[in-house]
Amino acid sequence: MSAADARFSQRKEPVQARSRLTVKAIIEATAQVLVAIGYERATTDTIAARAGVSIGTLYQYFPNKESLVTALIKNHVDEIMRTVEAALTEAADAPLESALQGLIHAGVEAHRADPALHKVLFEQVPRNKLLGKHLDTSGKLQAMIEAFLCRRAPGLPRARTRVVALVLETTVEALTHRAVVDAPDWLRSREIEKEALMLLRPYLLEAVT
Amino acid sequence: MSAADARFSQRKEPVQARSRLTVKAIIEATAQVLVAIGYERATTDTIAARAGVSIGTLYQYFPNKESLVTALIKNHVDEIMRTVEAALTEAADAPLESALQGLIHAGVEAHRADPALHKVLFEQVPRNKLLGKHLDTSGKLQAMIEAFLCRRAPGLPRARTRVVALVLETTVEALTHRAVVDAPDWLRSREIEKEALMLLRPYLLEAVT
Amino acid sequence: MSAADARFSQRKEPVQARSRLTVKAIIEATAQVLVAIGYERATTDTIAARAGVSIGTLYQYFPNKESLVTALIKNHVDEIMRTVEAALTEAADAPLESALQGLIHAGVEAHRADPALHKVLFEQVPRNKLLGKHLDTSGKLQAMIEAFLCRRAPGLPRARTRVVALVLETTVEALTHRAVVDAPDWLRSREIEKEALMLLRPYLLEAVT
Amino acid sequence: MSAADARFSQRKEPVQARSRLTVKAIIEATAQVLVAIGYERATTDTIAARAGVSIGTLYQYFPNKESLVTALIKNHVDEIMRTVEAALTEAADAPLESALQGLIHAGVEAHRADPALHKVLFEQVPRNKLLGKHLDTSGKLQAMIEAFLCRRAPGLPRARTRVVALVLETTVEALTHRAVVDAPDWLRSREIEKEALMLLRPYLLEAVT
DNA sequence: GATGAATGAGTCTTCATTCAT
DNA sequence: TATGAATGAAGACTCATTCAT
Repeated sequence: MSAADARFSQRKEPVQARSRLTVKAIIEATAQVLVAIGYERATTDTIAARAGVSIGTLYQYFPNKESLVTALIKNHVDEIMRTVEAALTEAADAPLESALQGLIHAGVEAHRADPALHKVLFEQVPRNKLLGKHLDTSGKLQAMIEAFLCRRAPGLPRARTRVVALVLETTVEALTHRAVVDAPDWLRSREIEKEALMLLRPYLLEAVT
Repeated sequence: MSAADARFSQRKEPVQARSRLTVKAIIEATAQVLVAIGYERATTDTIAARAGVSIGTLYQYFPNKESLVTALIKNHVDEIMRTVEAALTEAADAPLESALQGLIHAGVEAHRADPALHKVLFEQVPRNKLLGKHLDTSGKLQAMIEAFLCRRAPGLPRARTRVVALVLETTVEALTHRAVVDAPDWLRSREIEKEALMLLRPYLLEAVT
Repeated sequence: MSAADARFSQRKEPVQARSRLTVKAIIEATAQVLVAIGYERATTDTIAARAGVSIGTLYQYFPNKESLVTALIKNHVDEIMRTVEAALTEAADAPLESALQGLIHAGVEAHRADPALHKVLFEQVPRNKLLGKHLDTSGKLQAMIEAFLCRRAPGLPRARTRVVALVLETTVEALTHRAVVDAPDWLRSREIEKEALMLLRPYLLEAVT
Repeated sequence: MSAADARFSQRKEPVQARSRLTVKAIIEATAQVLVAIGYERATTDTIAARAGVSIGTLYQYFPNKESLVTALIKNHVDEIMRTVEAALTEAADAPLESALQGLIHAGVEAHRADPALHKVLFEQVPRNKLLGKHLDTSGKLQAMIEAFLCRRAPGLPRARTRVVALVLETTVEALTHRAVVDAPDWLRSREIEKEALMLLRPYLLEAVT
């Protein structure tokens, strides 16, 4: 871990069980406070209080406010990644169409976990500095999809593959995000998956031809 | 304008030519400062200094920091609206396919105006309170597209029309936005328009059948 | 007029009729604004607006905010003085008891003119600096009463005279002021005058014996 | 304590001994600064500096400037109340005349404690909003005297009792206050008590008959 | 390790006053 | 003279962070 990164990661690795619980409580409290009152109004004091620890204890494990959010984002993003990765792995040898279906399903699932947190994280956390970097699911997801396509459509020029991956990732993410924010019912009912498939299947099939 | 709204609009209508210039300079400075150092680090002092006026002058026309950003957003959003609206009007009687082409083109054009500002506005301005409302281009654009589809595909059930409009709006916006942020060249070259058409044409044609 | 005093008096004597009207309007507006929103929240802008003149014009006649209040106080205090003085003059040769009655009546009358203004002037205007001096009705009234007593009870030692004058002035002022603030009905009905007479007559008669 | 009142009371109960000292120091500093430079010119920065703490510490215990003065006033008013209450309790069964003497003495004593603070508190603190309410000794004292009279002169109609109590309270308060401001020697020598008795004894005796 | 008291740089905002037109 | 745009010193208050106990 580089010195620069140290500013945004945890201050010390908690080795004892109690410490690990404390850290977990603080991250959980961060999530709750963010969801409850938004990023701007969230203060380290509020978070410490919510976690049931003193402000001093909070700073024993996290060097600054940003690191709290970073940790939260990491958890959230990692989970999304795992979900999508699992879907792509499973679809490794399936027909392209059902692979797409799996990808869409994974995207939707990823958002159904904690929509409120997702919303606040992606809408209110400022994308400057490192926070933005950590939030960049898109880039990583795109890369995963690109790799998948490389294997499944080896004939496609690399530049095309990249564009198709970008389109897939962007579209799935946008539709699910929009559903989270503006049409939660649509998300819950999974109608959204049908619609996304209707949109992306023809595109994908034509693209890989 | 209601009393509540007064908190977010201008404080005093500039009547003399001099003051109208001042207001313009302040809004312009707000844009520059936001782009240069981001929403969070932008202070009213910085903005005033950048505009070449005293802090007192700034507050003579804008009741608080938020109102500055609101004014900026209004300008930006209005321009996007005008662009899209013009495209839809022009395509009123054109074949559906070229209407779609027009819509995509308008969406791309809207983002080409001031990509840096667009980025900071949509990524860093917190979506809580009124600021979010003003930023809500999506809702308005979706409504415009929905109205257009109603006329062009009267047979479609209303619920379907709404969904299709949502998908069109979300997709065009997402692709362009993504291009602004991650692939400016793609945006400049207009390759993006071809790709979007490739994605949306089959979907739209099937949907309206 | 000394240089120091110049800071708190009017900037220039208005010689033309129009100017005199303007000055009057400004003082009147000061009174209205003070009564309406209190001393602390009253701003020179508000006062100018209320007077229907620009802030620049206001400063053409009054060098600063304090001078506005000073002028207002002067008017108010002068009127009180005139009222009391008239009462004492009229009672110059009357029996002591009816002189007291006249004094009390004058005191009450003085407060009945504009109770709201009186209240705000005496409760909210800070008594530091010169403003306090101008508000000092007590001292002047006490002196007037003392002079009156000197003539009517020449045998009384001067020190006693002074104390009696102080008690008279203080008591009448306090009762009327209290009535203005806490018991306006009592003031309007003039019951207060009877009560004050009941309190002060025995005292005065015994004192001058 | 209601949420609304929270704005004017302390923010956080000091639990450690250290912080209790801090709070005391801040209140004491408030008194000193008010006496030294007056209410209007007193700033929270000045007060914090005077107390030897940082501005942040001040705001940890007091939510705003007003609450500082409120705390001060509460202390001061409570002490006055206690003094007068003790006097009335002690005089519960004494002859009316010595009860009056006790009341006057208590009134004078109450002002001898910290005349300078009393002066600034009652002359410079604006009587609007809650500050006024807290300053309202008169109402409470009047009620105490009224209750006392009810017991000692049960035959008196209630309306008369109220008026007599008002007159007693107003007069004692006015004379002592006047002494504090304009004639400190008179206050110190206690001559004032004799004079007040001379004024109020005949009135009280006649009133309760 | 935990606590919470203390810190103070940094922001927003007001308003009396000046000055160009 | 009148106007109102412009000024900027000053003040209230916040909150991330440190440190003594």
